[in-house]
Amino acid sequence: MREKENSKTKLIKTASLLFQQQGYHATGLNQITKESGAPKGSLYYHFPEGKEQLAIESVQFTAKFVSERIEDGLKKFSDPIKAIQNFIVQMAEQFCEERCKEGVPIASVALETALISDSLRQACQTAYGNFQYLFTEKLLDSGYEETRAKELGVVINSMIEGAFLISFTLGNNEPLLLVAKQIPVLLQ
Amino acid sequence: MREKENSKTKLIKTASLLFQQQGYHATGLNQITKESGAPKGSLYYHFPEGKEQLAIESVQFTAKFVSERIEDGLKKFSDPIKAIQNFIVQMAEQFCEERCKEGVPIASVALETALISDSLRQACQTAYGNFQYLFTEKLLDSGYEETRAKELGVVINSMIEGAFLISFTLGNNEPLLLVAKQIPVLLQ
DNA sequence: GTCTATAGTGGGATAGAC
DNA sequence: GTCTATCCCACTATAGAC
Repeated sequence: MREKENSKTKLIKTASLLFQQQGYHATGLNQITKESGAPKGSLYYHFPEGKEQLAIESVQFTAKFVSERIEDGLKKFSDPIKAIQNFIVQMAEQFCEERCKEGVPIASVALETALISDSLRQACQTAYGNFQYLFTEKLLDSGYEETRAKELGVVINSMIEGAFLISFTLGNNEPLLLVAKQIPVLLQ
Repeated sequence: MREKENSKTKLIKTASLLFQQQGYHATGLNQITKESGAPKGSLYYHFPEGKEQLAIESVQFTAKFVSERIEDGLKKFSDPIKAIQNFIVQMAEQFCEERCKEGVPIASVALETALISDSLRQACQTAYGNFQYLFTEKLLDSGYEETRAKELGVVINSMIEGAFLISFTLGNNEPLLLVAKQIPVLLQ
């Protein structure tokens, strides 16, 4: 049943990648329809509100994809320190292979649109909220006190996002690896 | 002598703010000349290579401004934990007043242009390098071992950038404050 | 559901007068 | 150093046929 991938899905997948690589304003609807292989005429049928709506659904798609990666990564070790550390190292390794040409999930869209589209800003806010919630849950399950688990969820998410931004700018995964290295200090 | 602010300086200052608020691609040269008050005809005289050159010099201007803030902030306490913590809290407080409408320094330009302009990417790389160098220097002066000081400089810079990004998206300085709160744990 | 054509706007950049 | 006019291009969005 995965065989039949409809135009809407193709548009969202392609847009997600292009928004990540190039940002929101640099990515045109022409490029999205062309690279997706979806029929040119179908965009405004599936997304009657145009580019903004497509971007919102793309952010949600990316957020779901990233959330699943976080969830799977954190399952690999019961110890939260090992689990989170391993997850970040895994991200860093993928970064060298693919991600350094794929940009940073959501970040560019968030920065470009936070002041001009509140609905798009909220989509990004929800995405970040989900990410930190997953880290917080892992810490709660491991017996961390609730307030501390919530605070650390925010901080871990911030560290990873920042390290992604710097790594992408440098074209080099060192910041991600160094953040991973400090996780035991932070979580002790 | 500060009285006579020439057109070039006005263009760079205005461009720096607009690139921060709106990003690189959303900011037009018309808007920059108009809001700067500089003569419309002067842009390509001062920046013969066009928008890219203006952006590079704007990134350098912003980087210098931010570096001075970091330097001044870190001087206020000899204890590096107090100094860095106080600096981040100060950033967080300014964020509520002004910065939440000013965007995140450099970040949007870095994300939007890293893959399409290597010279602009390098300007952002240099800026981030300067920031982390200032944190590393503070730690070295306080007796931290060299390797650890360098690693922590990268990590502190990443944390702050990430917290800025999330704070900006949320319209709320909580992530910055929580990062500040964890500094003693990280630096102990 | 899809397609084509096009309206309408704004972008970056250049030429040449002053 | 500055100004104006202009070129060409890309964009978003809409209308209307199929």
